[in-house]
Order: sequence, then structure tokens, then C-alpha cells
Amino acid sequence: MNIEPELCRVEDTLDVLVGKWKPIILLYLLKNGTMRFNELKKSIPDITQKMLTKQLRELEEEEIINRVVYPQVPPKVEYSITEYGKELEPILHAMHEWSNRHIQQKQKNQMKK
Amino acid sequence: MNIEPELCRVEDTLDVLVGKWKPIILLYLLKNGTMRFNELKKSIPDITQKMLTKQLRELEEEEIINRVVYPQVPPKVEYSITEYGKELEPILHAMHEWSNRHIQQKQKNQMKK
DNA sequence: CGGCATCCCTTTTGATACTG
DNA sequence: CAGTATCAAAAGGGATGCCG
Repeated sequence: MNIEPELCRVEDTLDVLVGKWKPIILLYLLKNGTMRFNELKKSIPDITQKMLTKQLRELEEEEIINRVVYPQVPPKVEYSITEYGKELEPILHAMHEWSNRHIQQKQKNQMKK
Repeated sequence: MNIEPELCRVEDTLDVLVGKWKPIILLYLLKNGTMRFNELKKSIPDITQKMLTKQLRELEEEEIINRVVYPQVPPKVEYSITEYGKELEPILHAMHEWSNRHIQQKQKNQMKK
């Protein structure tokens, strides 16, 4: 079965996943369940605070993740994946596997040259 | 089973798929088989010539599509998906379906408000 | 601790004109 | 027909400082 290109929603999913850091954020949350802001920050050393905040807000907006603020000092904010966001997991998996094949394929073709 | 976030290759697949026009180009080629440059251009009215050229070059570089030039006047260039690129189809499908659920989910949540 | 605001630079994309 | 080339606009992303 084909997707009619005119009716394609692939781009909408890409919009959700794209943002340079979103997949890795989601993978961490899928793996660890609930994580605090700084846990994520430490897990992804190269991300800036600004970017982490921004990506989390966008994921929250799309209802892929939950954001829970504990009104205390010092502040505590926990992030977790929504039930609905978990449905992205097979897609992330498929992309991961495809990419592993992709790497091998490219290496083969390198050797031909 | 989890993907270890540190070893994640999802981003590499996204690199291949992302480019604002790549999914729709791939869907057209999956649907129609072989297409000429101008066929693609007409099918995707909003894309500029420059962008179409660029995206096609990038897909070719990743060996997702074939580019065949017929040395004649006027020129004729045909594009098609490689066997290997076809393996992306299930992923495109899964994203399409997820996105349809995504839309419905958001509409539900709109009504609550 | 978990942000937001500001400034600045780089990359991406678009419009337009030209060519083998 | 299938592109390049050039210029301009917009988006993306990093560094730093301040705040409740």
C-alpha cells in the first residue's frame, strides 16, 4: 500500500522528532522513566541549557512528554514520556536499525572504490 | 528492548530523511517508480528548482536514490529509489500512521479545554 | 535548580537571473 | 530540460548573564 504523497503526514512526525536533540531526549526518558532537568543535562553533555529547555517545551507542547513542577525551593522539575509518546518507540527503533544497515551499506560501497 | 541512548543511530536516519522535502520526494518516487526532474517539480509545486536539485543530490549521496542522465538534447534525467532506499518505506508508513493518531489525539485534547 | 533574555554567528532556504 | 550562480532573508543554535 502506498501513502498518497499529497496526503502525507510523514513531515508532521518529523516535525515532532526533529530538533537535533529530541530523539536522544526521548530515548533517555524511555529508558529511565522519569528524569529531572539536570539529570538530562548531565546525560547529554553537549546540549546547552537553552536548547534543552526549548526541546523539552516543544515535546511538551506536542504532548509527547509530561512536565511536572514541584513548587519548592530549590525547584524540582520532572519529565516523563506520555503513554501516547511511547507509541513513538517502534519508530525510533526502526530508524535505529535502518541506520545500522545504512552504515554497513556505505562501508561496502566504499570498498568497491 | 531499549536502544542505548549513547549508541543511538536514530539521528542518522533523521539526517537522511530531514530536509523539508525529502519525505515527499521519496513518497513520489516510491509511488511512481521512475520520474524525471520536471515531473517531480510539477508534483511538488512549492519547491524551488534549487531546493529540488539540492535534496536530490543529498539523497543520491546517501544512495537512497538513483540518478540517471541521458546524454541528449534536451537533457533527460531520471530519478528512482534504490533497493536499499525502499527499506525506508515501512518507516515512512509508521510515521504517517503515528501522525494521524497524533492529530486525533490533539483534537480530543482541544475539546477538553 | 531550572529556567528566561539578550546578543551574535552560522546554516538553511528562497527569489531571481543565467546557461549548456 | 535540468540545472548553476548570486544575493538576500530567515531560521537554528551557542555564549553569557540574570532571576525566583
